[in-house]
Amino acid sequence: MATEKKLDCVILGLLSHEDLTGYEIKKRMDTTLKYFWGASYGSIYPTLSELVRRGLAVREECDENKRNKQIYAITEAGREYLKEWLKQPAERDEIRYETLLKLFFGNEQGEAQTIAHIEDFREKTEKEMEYLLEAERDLKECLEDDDTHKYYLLTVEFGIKTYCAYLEWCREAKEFLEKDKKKEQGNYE
Amino acid sequence: MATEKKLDCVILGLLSHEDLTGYEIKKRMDTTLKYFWGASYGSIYPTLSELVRRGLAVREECDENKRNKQIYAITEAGREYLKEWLKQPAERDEIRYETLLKLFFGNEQGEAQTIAHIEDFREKTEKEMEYLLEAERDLKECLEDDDTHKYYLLTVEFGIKTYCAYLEWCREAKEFLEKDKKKEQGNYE
DNA sequence: CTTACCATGTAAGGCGTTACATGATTCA
DNA sequence: TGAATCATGTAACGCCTTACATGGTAAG
Repeated sequence: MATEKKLDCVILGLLSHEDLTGYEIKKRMDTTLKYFWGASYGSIYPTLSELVRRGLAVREECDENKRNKQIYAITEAGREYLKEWLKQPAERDEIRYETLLKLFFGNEQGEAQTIAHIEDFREKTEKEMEYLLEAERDLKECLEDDDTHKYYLLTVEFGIKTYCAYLEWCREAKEFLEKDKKKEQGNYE
Repeated sequence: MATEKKLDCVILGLLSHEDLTGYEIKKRMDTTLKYFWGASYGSIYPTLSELVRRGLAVREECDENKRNKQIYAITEAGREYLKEWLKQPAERDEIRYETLLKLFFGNEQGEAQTIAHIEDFREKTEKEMEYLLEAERDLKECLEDDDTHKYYLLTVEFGIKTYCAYLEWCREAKEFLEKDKKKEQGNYE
C-alpha cells in the first residue's frame, strides 16, 4: 500500500470526476494536468486495462458511430483506493529542470549562451502563463457550478504564482549576468 | 546526438568543476543539485563506468589508506561532449508534484484533508528554504573565488524565488479554503 | 564498541517513453 | 481529397529505483 503507482491514482482521480476514454485522459494530461503531471499513450492504455483487471474501473464498450470507443468508469473499489491514497501525505514532489542544469554548468559555456538559455526559458514560461491566465478566468466564472472547479483553480493559482516567480528570476538573472559582463569589458579599456 | 542521457551530462558537468568519486557525486546530487535533479547509486556507478568506456572520463585508482577509492576526472573528449550538450536548448523542464495531484482531486477528500496536505507542503518548503538561504549567504561571501559560484548562486536564487512563491500560495490557498468552510457553516446556522 | 559516515557495486524489476501500426471521421 | 483530430493499442528498449551485499574508518 505504501508504494502505489502514481499513474493509477491520477487516472482514478480523473475518472472520479467523470467517465472518460483513454484518449480523453491523455488530453487532460496535456492540458489540465500538463504543468504538474504527464503521461503517454504507451502508459495510459496498459494502466487502464490493469485498473479494470483489478476491479478499480470498468470498461463500457460504446459503438456510437461504429467508432470503437472504450469508456472507462470508476468503481466503488476504485473510489476506496483513491481515497486511501489521498489520505497519505504526498511523498515526492520533484522538479527536473534541464534549464537549471545548463545554468549550473554555465562556466563551461560563457555568459552569452547562458543568457540565451534564460531567454528560452522566459519565452516558454510566458506562453504557459497565457494559458494559465485564461484557465483562471474561465474557472472563476464557473466556480459555483461544480465543486471540482475549486480545487482545479487552486492548482492553477499555484502555477501562476510560480511562473510569476520564474519570470522575475529571469529578469534578475539576466541583469546579474549582464552587469558582470560590462564590468569585464570595463577592465579592458 | 539529439537524445543524450541526462545523467551523463550531469556527471560530466560536475567533473568539469573538479575530480570526484561516485560517492561524492551522489552527495552533490543530494545537496547542491537536490532541488532540481536527483540520482541514486544504482544509476551513478554504472553511468560512471560507461563514461570511462566511452572515453569521456578517466578513472584514477587511489589507494590512500587502503580504502578502495575511484576518483573520476573528465577528459578532453568529455569536455567537448558537455559543451555540445550545453549548446542545445533545454528540451524538457518538468515538475511532478504529488501535492498538486492530491489537491486537484480534493473534492474526493474534503477540505480538512486538503488543508493538511497544504500544511505538509508548507513545512517541507520552509525546511528547504532554510538550506537555500544558508547556501545563498555562503555563496555571496565567496563569489569572487571561483567563476562556478556565480552560476551556482543563480540556481539558488531560482530556488529561493520559487519557494517564496510556494509559501505565498500556501497562505492564500488555506485562506481560500477556510473562508469557504466558514460560509458553509454559516448556512447551517 | 558502536554509530555514523565513507565507499563501491550488482540484480531484479518497475515504469515509462518512443516508435510503430491501424483505421474512422470531420471539416475545409 | 487531404489534413486534422479522434481513437486504440503493442513492442522494444532505456533508464532508474530499491534492495541487497560488502567492508573500511573516524569519532564519541
